[in-house]
Amino acid sequence: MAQRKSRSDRRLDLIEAARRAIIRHGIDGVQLSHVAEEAGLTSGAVLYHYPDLSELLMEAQHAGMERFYEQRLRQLATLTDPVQKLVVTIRSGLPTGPLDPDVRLLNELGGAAGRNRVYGVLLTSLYDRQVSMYQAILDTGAALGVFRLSADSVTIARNLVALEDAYGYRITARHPLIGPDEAAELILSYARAATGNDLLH
Amino acid sequence: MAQRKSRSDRRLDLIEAARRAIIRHGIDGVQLSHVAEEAGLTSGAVLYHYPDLSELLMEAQHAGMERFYEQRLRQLATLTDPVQKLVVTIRSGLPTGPLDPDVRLLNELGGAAGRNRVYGVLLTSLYDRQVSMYQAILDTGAALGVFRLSADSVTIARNLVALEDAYGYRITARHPLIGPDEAAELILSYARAATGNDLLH
DNA sequence: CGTCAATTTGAAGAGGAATTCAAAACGGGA
DNA sequence: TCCCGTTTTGAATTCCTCTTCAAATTGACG
Repeated sequence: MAQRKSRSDRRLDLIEAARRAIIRHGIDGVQLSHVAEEAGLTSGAVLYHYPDLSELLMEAQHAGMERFYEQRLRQLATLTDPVQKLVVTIRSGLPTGPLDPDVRLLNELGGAAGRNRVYGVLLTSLYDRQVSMYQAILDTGAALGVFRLSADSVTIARNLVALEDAYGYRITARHPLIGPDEAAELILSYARAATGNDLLH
Repeated sequence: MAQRKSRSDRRLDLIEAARRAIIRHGIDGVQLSHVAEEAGLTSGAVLYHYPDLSELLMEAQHAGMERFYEQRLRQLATLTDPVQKLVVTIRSGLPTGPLDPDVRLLNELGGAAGRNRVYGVLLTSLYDRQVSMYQAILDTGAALGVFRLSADSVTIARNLVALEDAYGYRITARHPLIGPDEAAELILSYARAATGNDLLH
């Protein structure tokens, strides 16, 4: 029998297992047995903790999003120079490669968000928070005279997040010419034009 | 009994039915009965024409992509002024609203492209063709002296398509502040900076 | 060490979806 | 009009997943 665990520990395990299962089978393709297998349990045990699979999937998506966002914030917190902040943040929004689990998970939401209101709200809130994050960087950079913004900071921030999102999709789809480095360079090209800063790093 | 049709007619019907079913249930959630219902047939009839559902789904995705792309090219062909071309093309890459079926269908591929090589290739090829389309507009505009490009035309073109893609997701996810008009304006903001042209329309 | 509640298993059964196929329905062409 | 090959149906079967639940296992705690 699988190792026995406390309620809360097991729930965390299951959320992780669900994340992996979603990545493997798609948000609409996951089934109970997939999650159970990833967790090393039987379907019955999964059901014991989450009588409703869709609820577990939501929690998994939610947890994945939060983790992704908080990781970005954490990296940001280590820096003070707006130029460095901008460059590092652009990087941290891109997958490390086609298999990057965090981005793969988020990408699963794209289609579902059009069908499922809850997923739509989740994804929208992540987008908005990322926009705010960039906006803060841009505004402080402008205040310090390092950036000379070519438009509203909201506009630029929205576009930066949009570019990250889109290149995340391209990279996970294995575009033969666009990997993490190339995507970063493409986004930086925009960031340079938008901030009037060379963004040397 | 449902109206009898020739092999090729029925196959076209089924491709349309599959498109609708995918939009409704997700690429990993569609089942035979959904397609049959959309087509007004029984599951057996669907199976008679497509013994393998996944093949039908592929054809449906492929057809949807081609239709989307050709529609854009057709709109482009009616224009000569690079400025107009650019503005109209940006518009034609965005959904008309959260329910736009063409974009909804494409969005379904985002997640699946990470798991399924065929879908990855399909999506990548669409992206590349759209990039070429923009590149042609940018290059002719530059040759005519209308545009003063701030970077490689490839770079700008890639970013423009990326922005379209991303805002397509935002709109279908029902972002409360970003609809077709706002998205167009955001992309235009970049396009203006990248072309040095006001792009008045 | 023994008890007890919580956790996990595994088997049984209920529900659905895919698949198969014989029979029916249809329409184009003779 | 009738025939014949094609298309469609619908029922039977198989396969698979979810759900339920009694029994087994476990670890915490006295």
